[in-house]
Amino acid sequence: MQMDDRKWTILKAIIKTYLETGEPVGSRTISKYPDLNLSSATIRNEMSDLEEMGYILQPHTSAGRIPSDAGYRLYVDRMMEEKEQEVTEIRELMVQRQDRMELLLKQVVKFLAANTNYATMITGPRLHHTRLKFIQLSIVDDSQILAVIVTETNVVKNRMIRLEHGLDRETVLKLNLLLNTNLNGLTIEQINLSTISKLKEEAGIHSDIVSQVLDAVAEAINQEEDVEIYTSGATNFFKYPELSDTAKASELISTFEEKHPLASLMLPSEIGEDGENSNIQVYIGQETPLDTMKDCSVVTASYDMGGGMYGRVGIVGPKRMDYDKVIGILKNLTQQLDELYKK
Amino acid sequence: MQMDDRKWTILKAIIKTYLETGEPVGSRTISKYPDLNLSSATIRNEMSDLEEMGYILQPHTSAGRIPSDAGYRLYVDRMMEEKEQEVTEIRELMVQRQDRMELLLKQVVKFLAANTNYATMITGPRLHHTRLKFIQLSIVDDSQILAVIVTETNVVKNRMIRLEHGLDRETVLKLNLLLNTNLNGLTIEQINLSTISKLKEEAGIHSDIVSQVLDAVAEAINQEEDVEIYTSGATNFFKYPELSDTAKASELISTFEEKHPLASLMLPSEIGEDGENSNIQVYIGQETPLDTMKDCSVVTASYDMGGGMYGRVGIVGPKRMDYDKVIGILKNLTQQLDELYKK
DNA sequence: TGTTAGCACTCGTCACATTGGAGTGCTAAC
DNA sequence: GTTAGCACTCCAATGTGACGAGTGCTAACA
Repeated sequence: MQMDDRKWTILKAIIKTYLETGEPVGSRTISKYPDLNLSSATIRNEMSDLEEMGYILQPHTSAGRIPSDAGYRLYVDRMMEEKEQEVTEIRELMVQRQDRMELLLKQVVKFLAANTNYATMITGPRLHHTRLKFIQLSIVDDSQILAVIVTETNVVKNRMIRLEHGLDRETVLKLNLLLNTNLNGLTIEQINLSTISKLKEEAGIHSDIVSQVLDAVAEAINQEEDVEIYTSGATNFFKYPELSDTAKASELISTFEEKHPLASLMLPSEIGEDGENSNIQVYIGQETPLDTMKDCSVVTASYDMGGGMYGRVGIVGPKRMDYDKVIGILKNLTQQLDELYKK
Repeated sequence: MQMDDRKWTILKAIIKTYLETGEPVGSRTISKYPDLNLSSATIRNEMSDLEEMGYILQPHTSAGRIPSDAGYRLYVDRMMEEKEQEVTEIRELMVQRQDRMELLLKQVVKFLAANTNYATMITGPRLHHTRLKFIQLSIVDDSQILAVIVTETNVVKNRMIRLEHGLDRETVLKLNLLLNTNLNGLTIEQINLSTISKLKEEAGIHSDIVSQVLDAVAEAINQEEDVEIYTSGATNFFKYPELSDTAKASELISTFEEKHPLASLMLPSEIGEDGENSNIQVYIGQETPLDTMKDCSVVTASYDMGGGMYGRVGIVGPKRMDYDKVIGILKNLTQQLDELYKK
């Protein structure tokens, strides 16, 4: 069977009306569609074909049709080819308080959730390939030293280091100098065991305590592996009857509360084959890696703020999601994020 | 009408069975209760009295009785008098990673949620009355200075300060000395406008830039007003049919997602009149300050880790909550928290 | 050959009546 | 004061039938 132009128009019409209403759509409804000028009977024949081809299906014998996963997939794929998204302005949002990454990300997901009526999520930026700007050790008290680490992108991390014996001011000063002359400008990955052991040699004196401190610093630098995930709008699931029965809603919202499982939806994007659009990833129904979301669709996009700070942002909603709008918004948002730190 | 001993036993029996089943309880059920040896007819008479007194009510004419808010209230009040809670061990939980407050709190709410099957929340400790341990300014680049502030309780805060003109090393060193000699040992409240303006005078030179820096530091110190709230187990609401219809569940879970509204449930405890127990606060049904929770009960308890770090932890569940157990666990938990930092 | 009108058929939904049982209140007897 | 018995109430579960939306098929039409 061939997918001709008329079938495609009908399929689009079915999907669009289903997106709006959430209810199976019948042949008569489609026959009223302006672009088409066919009787319901003809539509029925075409629908029958489309069903055979696997793009739509019937919940029960005498109901209308709803799109299948394959139908959505076709729709989304053609959509992304056709569309080159116009850029609307979301920037005002960004301007407030750039200084604290966490707040920014929370604002972003909240904004997204409010504007799409779906559940949203974002991963904090990974710090790979980020260079160190400086490190500062300070004496807190007899048994504790505070390490403050600042990256090129102004992300600040603290680490309290407990020691059995205190260190005197001089040693700390020396260590600061040592750390800064040797590590500044290096990326996180470049600071590994061998770098550290070289430092240890160079330090020489007090080698036991010093190496304790250095180990702690190295650990703090590399610790960033557990990426934070921020979410918002989990209760939006209730807006879609097909997801809001107790069992499903409970599972979905739990997943959003736990946050960790979401990581599997937000893996670093696959290698972009065709440049531009490849950073948008769409999972439809069964395609999603999370079992809880087999009745949902997931759209994610990656952002890259430069300086090695990159992450993913995404939304989760019913399969009858307004893909068009969602993809548009995500593209736009990531573009804004990309430019944010380049200024 | 007098509340005699038999009425009290019957009321307790009604509440307990209702807590378990969630369904109106009839006279026959109660008549089987081991402590009582009465026929269902007698129970009915007593129930009729209890209803007149306002402690129980009938959802409809031919249904069993359920406890009213007043009934729960009486139950809880007597409960808290009677009970002196035995201390079970939750401590292992605490031992892992004390160093990061945030992780600890997240663990605590998760633990609570898992053990009670209710939704749980905790406020991060306020920093009032906490003394400063030290402040460290560092030059990040031409236009930025990083302020690191450490409190007596080892809570660390960073603040990036942007300036139009850079500062030279010497000035920063002087400022560090100035800040540390004047502010160390003071509590957060003691550092107010007048303290700062005194500092500004003392600094003298460069007064415009210096005052910018000082203002930023003061702001960072006092900024702690927006207390973080951590939550867990919001989806536990689904476990109770009376809360899991779409509208109610959606509202409740939204409230838990937003977090801010919960603050009104976690206000600093009222002045303890009778010492020991007064830190437990129970809201039943309409009593709670949040409208969304008028079908719930809320139990909160305060913890005080010493050094001015205190906060509240609480749980939210259906009115038929296992008050006995919950109060026990909360008492125990807060006791553990109280002792945690005293070691 | 493609399109359309018509018709019988399917099946879920809604309104309504029916029934069973749990629970009550009241009364009379112990 | 306690209890057994009985009539009564009302919810919840179940069944029934009408309705309507939607289909597939067939036959007629352009």
